[in-house]
Amino acid sequence: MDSSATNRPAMDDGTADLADVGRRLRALREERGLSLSELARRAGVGKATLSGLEAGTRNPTLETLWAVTGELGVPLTALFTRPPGQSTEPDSPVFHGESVEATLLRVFDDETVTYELYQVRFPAGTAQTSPPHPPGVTEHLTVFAGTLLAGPIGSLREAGPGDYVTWRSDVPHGYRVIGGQDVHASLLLRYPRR
Amino acid sequence: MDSSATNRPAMDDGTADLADVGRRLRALREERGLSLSELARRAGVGKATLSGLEAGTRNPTLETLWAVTGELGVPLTALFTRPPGQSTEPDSPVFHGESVEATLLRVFDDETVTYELYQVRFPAGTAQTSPPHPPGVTEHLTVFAGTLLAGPIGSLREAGPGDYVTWRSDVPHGYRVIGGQDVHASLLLRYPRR
DNA sequence: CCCCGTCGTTCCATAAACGGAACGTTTCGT
DNA sequence: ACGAAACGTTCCGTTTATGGAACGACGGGG
Repeated sequence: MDSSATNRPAMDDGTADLADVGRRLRALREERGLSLSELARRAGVGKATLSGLEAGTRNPTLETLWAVTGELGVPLTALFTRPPGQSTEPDSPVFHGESVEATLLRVFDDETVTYELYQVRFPAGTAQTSPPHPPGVTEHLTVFAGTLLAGPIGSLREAGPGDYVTWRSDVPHGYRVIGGQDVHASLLLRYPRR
Repeated sequence: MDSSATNRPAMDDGTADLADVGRRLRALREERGLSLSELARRAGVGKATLSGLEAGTRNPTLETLWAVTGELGVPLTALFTRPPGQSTEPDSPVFHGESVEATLLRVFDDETVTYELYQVRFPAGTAQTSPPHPPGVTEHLTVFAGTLLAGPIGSLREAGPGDYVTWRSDVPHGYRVIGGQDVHASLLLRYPRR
């Protein structure tokens, strides 16, 4: 499905498959001591729906998810956010250790422009290049910890804690971590609209 | 603006309705310069599906949402974040100054330094001064929308959309909004520790 | 022991979300 | 000016998510 040429940072929103969502939902229900039947009745959904949802054999509708999470009193995000403690699989450190993690903090829509604010983490040793974005897009990186080179390929700039780097991202650009420390940074993407 | 120890991303995922999700999805698509047809093709969903989804006339399936947001490169959460200017979660750390509204997005604790990332909103016409902070504290302001003067009193600098201003805040400093537009910005506070 | 209420799963007809095709419109390049 | 391509919307047959009902399993009380 995603086999196209799109290259994007690995979004750590805990995106999982239907089975994971089902497990999380069941855990949330059982924490509250609710039976499946009772939660289904309160949320106004069928028992079959909830049963299949928790088993991971159904592909729920957004309204169904809203109904259930609303009754559980949790935001929809709770179904996709990993509970603390099992954030990463212990037996697959390679994938987590070598990919950039980006979490979308905010999206700001304006009449003429949109901003996306990410918190990103580059593990030590990371080097990644990104293809050009549409014209006019700019990136604004504020470093919190660690040091890296970032910017357009060929004119990378060094940025350490507290530093701020910006560049037009309609050309190939990338990042390379310097030193043995992970880099934490805030990345602001600016998308002007015609 | 106090530094409470709560490390909690104030991610609005309010209870939006289908029309809101559709609007947000359309905005995310258009800021990338993608046509509806192309996004549908890349994401592997029907054009009718995407059209109805953006119009708010459909009740999408979780797999459909994953396909589309995955292709857009945003977490599912991006569809549920409120547009700026709306109220935030009731228990999120929101601080109201005279007229400034600041929301703590993130706290980063390091061995030697602490960062606090805020999203702030200065209503049009706002002018406010802040007393000095402890020595070594710096402020880093990234403007999202609107224009303002910010920095130490006596050497205010102008900053418009996309601009970045920083200053040492161990002296009296302040902000003054220019023009009739509200200012949205990201404010990073850096607290070095001995 | 038996009854009865509740548990979670499975079966089923209905409603609706889905993808493909056709449509009218707009935007190009020739 | 014309034709071709791409745009977003609408129509339509197929697929599938849904809620109600029926099911067997379990457990407590009379």
